Amino acid sequence: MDDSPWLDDAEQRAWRRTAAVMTLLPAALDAQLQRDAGLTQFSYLTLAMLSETPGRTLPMSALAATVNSSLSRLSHVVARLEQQGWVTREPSPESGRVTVARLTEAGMEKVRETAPGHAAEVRRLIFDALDDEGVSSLACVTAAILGRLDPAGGMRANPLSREAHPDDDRSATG
Amino acid sequence: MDDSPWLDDAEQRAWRRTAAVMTLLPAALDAQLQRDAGLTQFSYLTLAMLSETPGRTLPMSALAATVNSSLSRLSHVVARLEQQGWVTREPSPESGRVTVARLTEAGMEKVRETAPGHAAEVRRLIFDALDDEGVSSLACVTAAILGRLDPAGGMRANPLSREAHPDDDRSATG
DNA sequence: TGCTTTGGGTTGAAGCATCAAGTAAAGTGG
DNA sequence: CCACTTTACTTGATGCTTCAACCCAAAGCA
Repeated sequence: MDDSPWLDDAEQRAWRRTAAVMTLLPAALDAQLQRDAGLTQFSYLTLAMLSETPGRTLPMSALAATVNSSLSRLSHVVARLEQQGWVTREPSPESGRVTVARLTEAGMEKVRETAPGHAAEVRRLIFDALDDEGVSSLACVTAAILGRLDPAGGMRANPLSREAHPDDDRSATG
Repeated sequence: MDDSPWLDDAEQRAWRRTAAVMTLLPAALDAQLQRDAGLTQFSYLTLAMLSETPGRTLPMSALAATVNSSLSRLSHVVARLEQQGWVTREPSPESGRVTVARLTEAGMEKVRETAPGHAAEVRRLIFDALDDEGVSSLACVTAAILGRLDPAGGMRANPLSREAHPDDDRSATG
């Protein structure tokens, strides 16, 4: 734990930049979504993940896992989304203790109209700044870091292996 | 703006991972600081930046710039830090409308005792996952992205060029 | 000198996240 | 089949962040 606590110069440089990006990038993306759609990045992601799921339906805990949040956070957010009429909650017929969240048609429409602008902003802020090599560096580095975060999550078919399922519907992700 | 809104597969993969890291990494770092020091990442950063400044003193707006925050946010946070006795605020002698924040001795002590654990966590979550090439990729990619965020901030001697000033005191950064 | 504008900073209310506690259904051991 | 635990989820309080409004000092300028 304190075997080698300090960072060398290269690491320090990398860390400071990373910290700055972690502050500014989410703020910028949130600002765009707030301005254009009145949504948080998190609530948008929640809608988007539902929109990509066959049946547009997921149990709360599955949804929580795909958006990397606690159940508590998700519960609060879905309550708000439900009030807006974008999501409904119903007890699962299969098990008395699971609640499934379902994206309504209005919610789907919201995603459809929000996605292009958000995708454009992601492109503008990230990918316009990177060449192909940059993109693959980013993928590598983030994969490596993800491996150390939430190692449990890393185990259960890491949250990214959605690449593996038929995911051609680009309507939502960005 | 909607010239090429969609992301291709490689970009999408990179983006999903980046989004996951942006969610999980700050949460993990906050958790460590909260547990071990009762601090937010942001309040720690505020203290740390003051601790690295000669005189341990900065005008509020300068401090806001170095920690990438709004003045409002900083004001609230410094109010809390002041209540804890780690910072004081005083009107600047030089200009009637400037307030300078000063790190107290107790605040300095807090930074000293908090820094090693935080640095270790940063190392564990990020740098232990990367080889030298990974570290330099990370530095490149984040620099490129930073260039597109807050371009104004990028102009005014980008927030990272602290490398340029005598910054050998590793006590605070992590 | 008086009037407006800009810059630096604070404040209060409202929204969102987090944490601790709670409910209720489904297993599990005796 | 009855207590105990675990799983799935909700709720309420608390705290942090944001946003808009505000105050005061310093320039501009007429």
